Order: sequence, then structure tokens, then C-alpha cells
Amino acid sequence: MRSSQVAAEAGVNVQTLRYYERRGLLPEPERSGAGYRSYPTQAVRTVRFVKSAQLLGFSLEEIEVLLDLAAGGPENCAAARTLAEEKLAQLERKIASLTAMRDSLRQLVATCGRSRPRRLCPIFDAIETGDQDPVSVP
Amino acid sequence: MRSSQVAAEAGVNVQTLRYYERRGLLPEPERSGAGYRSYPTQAVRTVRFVKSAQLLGFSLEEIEVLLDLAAGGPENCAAARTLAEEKLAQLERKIASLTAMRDSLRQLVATCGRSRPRRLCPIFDAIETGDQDPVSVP
DNA sequence: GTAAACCTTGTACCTAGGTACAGAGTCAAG
DNA sequence: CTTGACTCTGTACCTAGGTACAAGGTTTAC
Repeated sequence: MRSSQVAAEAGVNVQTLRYYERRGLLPEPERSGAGYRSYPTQAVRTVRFVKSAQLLGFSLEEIEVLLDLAAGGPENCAAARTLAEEKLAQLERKIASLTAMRDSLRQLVATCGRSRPRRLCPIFDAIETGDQDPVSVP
Repeated sequence: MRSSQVAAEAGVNVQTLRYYERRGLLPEPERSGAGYRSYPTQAVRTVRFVKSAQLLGFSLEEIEVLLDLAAGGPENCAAARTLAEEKLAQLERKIASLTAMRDSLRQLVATCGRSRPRRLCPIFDAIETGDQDPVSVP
């Protein structure tokens, strides 16, 4: 596949592919005789995954790790397991926070017939993210 | 509370408070005689909430909406309900994607004793985020 | 009563993650 | 055999979300 095709199917623009390549998120693709990039179809999935993971609050640096894990992680099993477990814990924390936020919005939906000060939406109680990762917020 | 105290307790720096104030995320606080900002203790929770929500992939614009919902949302019940339900759906999608990612990492942990190409981590199947919100990725 | 440690404003700068442009080569269709 | 639609590289620019000055006023501690 050529770059514009991958870009179109993944919903990004061509420069983004080059950018991801530079960043190491996308492996350097084969080249045609004239030097044109020729991507495997998997590239589309990879790019889509990157975009989705961003929406979930992962930075490109973190996504690189996830992509690595997708390929089985480090050769060494213990290392792979440790890394996976770390990311797993991060995911659990995110899921817990989002779930708490969801429950709080459900309460709002259930009580929105009341006057505003009497509605319930304890969304501040959802802040137990405690995502104490090396990476801090943008 | 004075700005440096709020900033310290919320783990951000003072300029960030001013920035949030300009953006409308933080209500303009009272001022002392000399013009010093004097924050209610709630401000700390608000800032912490903003930071956590960012880690979960929400933009400041979206967080403004969430903060509004926390206060009960629009006066009109139907409007409050609609907005809450929209955000609720967005949360459900995020939770579903994260859950799928989590399950896939669990598989990796379970199979990481195998040689790398035989390990399982179908994390690409977790990309059903489809967060088709007005806001696209940064 | 003066130095240190705060606060104010305005404005300039920084990083992450792109996005656009210029100048040049390639290739399929007519 | 040229026109239009691609591709390449390098470099410059843009937006979101901060972060850091500078120049000045205030408060507290000694």
C-alpha cells in the first residue's frame, strides 16, 4: 500500500505517517524502485491503534511500549511480564476512574428532574486516578 | 487559601491556576484587600479533577463540560440529561476499549513463557474506541 | 525599617503532536 | 511527450496546554 492509501484508511494525513516513522511508532516500510514507501496492510491497524490509544490518554511514548507488548514484549519472559503488569495496573486505575465518573453521571441523569442544587453528580469523588507513572500530564 | 498553597496541594504550579482561571475552568476567586487571590478549599479538588481527567484523555474543553455537569448541568432538566447521557456514552466507549486492552495484556502475561512469536496480545482488537465526538485527537 | 518571601500583571517562551510548504522526482493516461 | 496526480526530502509553522520571566506591590520576621 502507498502512503496516501494508508493515510486515508487510517484517517490521518500523510505527514503523520512520516512523523510516526521518525518517532519509531511505525516500522520503516519497504521502498519501491523509485523510493516510494510500500506499507503492509497491518500499518493501517497500527495507526488506528495509535489514534485510539491517544483518545484514552496515552502519550506516544507510552503507545510505543504498548505496541511493543503487542508484538510479545521483550524476549525475556520476566521482563515482558513485568512491563505488561505495569501497564495492566495503569489500565485498571483508568478503568476505575472512568467507572466512578460514569456512576456519578448516572446519578445526575437519575436526579436531573430536581432543582439544580439538589441534583447529584459526585464526580469529584472519581479522582482516585493516582496515575503515578513516570510520565506526567502534557 | 492563597494561590501557592492551592497550587502545592493540587500539585500544579501557580501559573497553571491563572491559566485555568482564564480558560474558565476555575471560577474567579475572591480577592484580598491588596488584590491577592483567595481560593475556597474546593479549588484544590477542582484542579485535581482537571488533572485526573486529562490523564483519562479529556481535553480542557471537555473537562469544562464535566465540571458543569458536576454542578448539576444546565438549569433545564432535559438539557442536563442529554448532555450527561452524551458524556456517559463517551465514558462507556472508553471503558470498553480499556477493558479490551486490559484483557489483551492479561493474555500476554499468561503466555509470556512462550517464545515471543507464540505469545498472545491481541491488543489491536481493542481499537473499537470509535470516540466519534466533535473533538478529534490533539 | 529592611530583607525575604510572598503576590500581582503582562508577555514571551516551551513541549508534544502534528501539519503545511517548497522544490524536485515518478508515473499513468491521453 | 506532456499534463496531472502522485511521491520524496527538508524545513517551517501551528495548536493545546502549560511554564517562565520581568517589573512591581505586599506582608512577615527580625
